[in-house]
Amino acid sequence: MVESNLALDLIFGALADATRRDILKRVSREEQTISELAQPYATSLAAIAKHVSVLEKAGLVTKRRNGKEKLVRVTPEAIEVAAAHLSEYEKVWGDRFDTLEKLLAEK
Amino acid sequence: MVESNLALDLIFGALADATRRDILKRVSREEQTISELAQPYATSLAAIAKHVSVLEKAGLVTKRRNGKEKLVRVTPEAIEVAAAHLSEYEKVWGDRFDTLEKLLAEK
DNA sequence: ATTTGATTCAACCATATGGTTGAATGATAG
DNA sequence: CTATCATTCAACCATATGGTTGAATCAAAT
Repeated sequence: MVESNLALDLIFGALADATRRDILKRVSREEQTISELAQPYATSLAAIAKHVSVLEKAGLVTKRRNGKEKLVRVTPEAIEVAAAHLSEYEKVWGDRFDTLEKLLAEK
Repeated sequence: MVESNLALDLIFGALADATRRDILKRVSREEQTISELAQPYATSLAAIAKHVSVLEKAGLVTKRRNGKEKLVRVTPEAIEVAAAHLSEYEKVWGDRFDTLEKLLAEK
């Protein structure tokens, strides 16, 4: 019996798309409107709004109204849930953080 | 311009399914054959073999032949790539590990 | 060499996903 | 109140995904 854990389905599903990861990276730096977010991409505004909606349903971002626009910002908690989950698949705990540090140092 | 990063598409895409996460958890404990992996689920062997194949293409597991069967095992490196990537979305570094520890303690 | 067991492949089906366009809604500015 | 800007909704299309079954492959055992 597999416990579905819809939350993780949605979180990882949302992260499985490059455009959405890009949006997430951008809103993790600062709040952005939907229109601002849509700017750099060669797709319709509606398509980007859908991507934001997917991120929102996964709990990775939240939206708040500001006048006629809506500001999108990251929700670090949801990302931490995903990060914590990944640790379940790793046998050696010490190694994990070593490698993580190494990978981050490379950037 | 969004750099596609196929590797992450595949990794997060693979993790977006509860059955695959379950398989990954099981092989992270010890190597398992495809048939062993298929046992607990109410689906066909072929369906599970496909899931394993998705995990394999994402680099999350590897297969090695052992006589007439194939043993599946986890590839911690790929999981670390995903974990490292998640950190990019988090502004507050200190918080991250605090919350991670807290979440793990709860299990 | 044949049979048996384990895995893979191929064809197919239903639903999900990511994209489009055009119309509808919300909120501010004239 | 109406025009305008920002976002959302609805209908639609093409392709991807997860599942099925039956045939094909690969490796051991008889």
